[in-house]
Amino acid sequence: MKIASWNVNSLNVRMPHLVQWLRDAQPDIVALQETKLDDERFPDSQLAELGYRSVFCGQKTYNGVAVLSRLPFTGECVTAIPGFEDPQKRVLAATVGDVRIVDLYVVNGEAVGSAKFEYKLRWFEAVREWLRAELAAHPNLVVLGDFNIAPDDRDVHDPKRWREKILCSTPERDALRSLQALGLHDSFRLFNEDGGHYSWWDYRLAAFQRGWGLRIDLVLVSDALKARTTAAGIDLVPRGWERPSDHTPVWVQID
DNA sequence: ATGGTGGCAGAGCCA
Repeated sequence: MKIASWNVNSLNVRMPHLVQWLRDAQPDIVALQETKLDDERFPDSQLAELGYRSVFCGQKTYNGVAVLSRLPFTGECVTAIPGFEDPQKRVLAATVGDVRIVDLYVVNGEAVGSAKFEYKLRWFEAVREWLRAELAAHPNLVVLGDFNIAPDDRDVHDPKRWREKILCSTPERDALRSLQALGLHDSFRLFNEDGGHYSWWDYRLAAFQRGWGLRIDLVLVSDALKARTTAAGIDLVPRGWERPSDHTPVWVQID
């Protein structure tokens, strides 16, 4: 089973890219972030024609998440962090077969020390406590999405320039480590220990062409799924297409 | 030190 994550930065704009990529990459499950669409406008019938069922939790202009699957969804769908008041649509949990999928669009945080940064850390802590319960109920857990955190300096094109900046700061990395301590493994690092592999490049300054990226899109797998994970990677091709998202898809193969 | 690009919406916010 191939499971992928992609921040599309507006599904309205990126629907042709998504359709092309579904054909090319043949994922079984895809988690999307930044759909920026009200639920009434989600293109579920068009995706159904391509063989994908969808669940979604959106809002216009900002945020919005969705999960697409070739196999039927089963069990409960969750569209908010339990007990955490938040008007922003950033989380979606769904079950496919024996695998629980949690799609996250983590708060960006703007700048270290800002009000949005504090919100990011509070939000992330609430997610961790939610996932503690999800993991207890669903040992086969995949937590994937736009984490807006580069796990360590190997995931940053220029660590000096990004030192203690947003997406790379110690409090953010500590929060991610605390989440992973529940028993969630960065699937990419099961197969590749090198630096220089990125999933996001700023639109400004031709960052993609210059290789100025960060690896902030992650697929975390639980202990039980780690044993079944056979490959993981980053698909750079869609980032090179005309009018791309600033993120490119990341994926994992689970047997 | 700042700005640069893109999406949404129709000016500024968010990333």
